[in-house]
Amino acid sequence: MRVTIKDVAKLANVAPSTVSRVIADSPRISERTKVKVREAMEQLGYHPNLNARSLANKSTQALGIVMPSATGKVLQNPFFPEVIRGISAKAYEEEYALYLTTGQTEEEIFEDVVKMVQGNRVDGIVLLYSRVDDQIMHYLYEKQFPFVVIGKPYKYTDDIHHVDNDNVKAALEVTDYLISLGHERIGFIAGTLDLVVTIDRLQGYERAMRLANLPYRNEYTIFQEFVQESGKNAVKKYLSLKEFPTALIVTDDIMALGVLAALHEMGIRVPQDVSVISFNNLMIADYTQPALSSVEVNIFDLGYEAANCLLQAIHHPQIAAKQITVNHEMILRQSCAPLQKND
Amino acid sequence: MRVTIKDVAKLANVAPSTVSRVIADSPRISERTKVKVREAMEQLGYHPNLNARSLANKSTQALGIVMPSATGKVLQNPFFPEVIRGISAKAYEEEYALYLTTGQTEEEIFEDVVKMVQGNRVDGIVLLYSRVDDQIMHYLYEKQFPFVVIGKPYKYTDDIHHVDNDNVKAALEVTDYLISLGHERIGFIAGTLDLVVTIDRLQGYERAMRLANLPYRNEYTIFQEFVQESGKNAVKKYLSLKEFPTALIVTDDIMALGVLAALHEMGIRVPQDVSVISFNNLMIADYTQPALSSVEVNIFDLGYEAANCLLQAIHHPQIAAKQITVNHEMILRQSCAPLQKND
DNA sequence: TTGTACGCGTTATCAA
DNA sequence: TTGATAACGCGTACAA
Repeated sequence: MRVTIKDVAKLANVAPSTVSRVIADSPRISERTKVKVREAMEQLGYHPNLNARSLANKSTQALGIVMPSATGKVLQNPFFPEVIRGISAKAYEEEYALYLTTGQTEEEIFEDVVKMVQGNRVDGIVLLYSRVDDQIMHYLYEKQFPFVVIGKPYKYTDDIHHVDNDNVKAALEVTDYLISLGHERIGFIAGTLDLVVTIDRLQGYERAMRLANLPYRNEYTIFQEFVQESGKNAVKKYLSLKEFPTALIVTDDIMALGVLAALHEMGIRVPQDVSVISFNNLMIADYTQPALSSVEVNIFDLGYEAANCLLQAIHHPQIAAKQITVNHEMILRQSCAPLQKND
Repeated sequence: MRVTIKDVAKLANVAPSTVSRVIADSPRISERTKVKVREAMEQLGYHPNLNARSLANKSTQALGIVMPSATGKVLQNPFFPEVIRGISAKAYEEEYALYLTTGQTEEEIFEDVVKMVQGNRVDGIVLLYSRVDDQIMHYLYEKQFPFVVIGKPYKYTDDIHHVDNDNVKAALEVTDYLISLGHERIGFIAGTLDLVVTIDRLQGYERAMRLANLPYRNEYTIFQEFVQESGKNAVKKYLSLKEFPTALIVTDDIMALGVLAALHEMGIRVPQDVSVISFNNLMIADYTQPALSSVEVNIFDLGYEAANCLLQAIHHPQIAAKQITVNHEMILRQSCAPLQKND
């Protein structure tokens, strides 16, 4: 049988409630009994039953993590382990555990979340993505359950805790940078349009083009999933156009990897023939050939800040929704070059 | 206030215990009351409190996942999300949730595990690595707590559930393959020596060399962490030798990425000057230049089988320790070539 | 400063 | 087939 608070109480010659107070380090217990009780705990190898505690407490000391529904290999993107590492770091500081959903489809994940929430498994939830009209976000919002979004909520933006980069600005800067190198035919390879991050970055790109009085061409914007194949596909589409872009903005390093591979295959040189710049600055960016210029978005910090924000929301339920912006920074490597005028 | 089993009972005009039986779909409850109770549950939006259930049940319907202590960027290796996806898939089938440790150092993680176990948070644990003399494994073993190791336990191998590839054989095959291409100076870039997987693969390599009557050179084996920098370092070390190897076996794709980058930088061509083959067949293997030959180890299956094994161990505590071997397969791409005799 | 008694929301045992 | 009632292990008023 497992050792309970009662066993400790018996051994220490005190009441169970006293033991409970010692665990909570209540100030109204004498040092002497504290020592006595702690010795008994030590001796018996006592550990509190967290379920019993949760039940009495109505608090679980656990956070739920919701990943996007994983169609295919999206989750192999190192983005996710890295955010989770950030969340983990903060959670550890405050002695919170982490809970993962196991569903694959959107519907399954939704059920997982409901179970987590209504089943009292977690005190709060981190959403690792922000999609347009997301059922799960909507549910949490309606339920007024503590949660934080990594990314920017599409609706009720000001009423929902969220942590994000300034993606509009980041995309604008990236585009400006390419323009400053002399590029005018700039392609934009984005994620799927249901993700808010896609919408934001696209907006930054468009704005920069407009400000520079460059034409916005519909056929230069391509929406794809965050996997390598997407990069390949995008390159193929560009090849079918009359004019291939001279520079490409890719919204994820993993996709960019596919782009580089496809270009290499076609004998299109980077950066001589086409410049490429992407987002996230994953570790691989340093190891592609040529090394990939990429926007550092501080993934770890996104996770850390999200957890931080969520914990505050849990401790102070009435707090106003926070919007935290994590810094970004262009990391320039070898994949971009001034436009070569060779006509 | 949350809606409990009592509220449902009241609305349905039955006793709480009856509601409980309906939830468990007990066969000794009339269809009529079942329907009645279910309607009440529906109407009130009832969801069971999982903590209360766990308390009464002594079962949590949750599995714990223990990752290796993350010094630096090791966890950015897509290996981890992929195993977890496998575990997730099986866990979902049996309606188990997943718990993550949040500690960073080995000591912290150990505490996490103790808390998980003694705190009754999980019914079993998956260890995502196998290290020599691992404190956590030792603890679980002593405690007789249900757990499964992904990898091969160093001690008590036959007494511990584990899921692994046949790494000795895999490394032997890889080495044989290179030998068959005419290579004799074959370098081996391994993980750290405290990991059992390193020991096994090294053994396969050595055996193949011996069987082929090729000399085993100490300076050709390099131990490193599973990150890209390691690949770079390894190449540097080889360069300091009198004879650079003509082929390299790398025990992880991420390290191989670093190797390829370093070789490229040095102007050493792959596969003309040196052949490279590695392990894990991550998605990136397809997108390096040249595309990387790699051993598919079926990471997803490792996770899936581990969860499967663990769940059986949980349901049948007295079952004998299982050892499951997951298939591997060499995937040949462009990074290996016959030895060029150019002297 | 400490002990008593009850509640947290379930499941399980024993009657009916 | 169903209903009381007692656990499960802990926290916390309230009392002492």
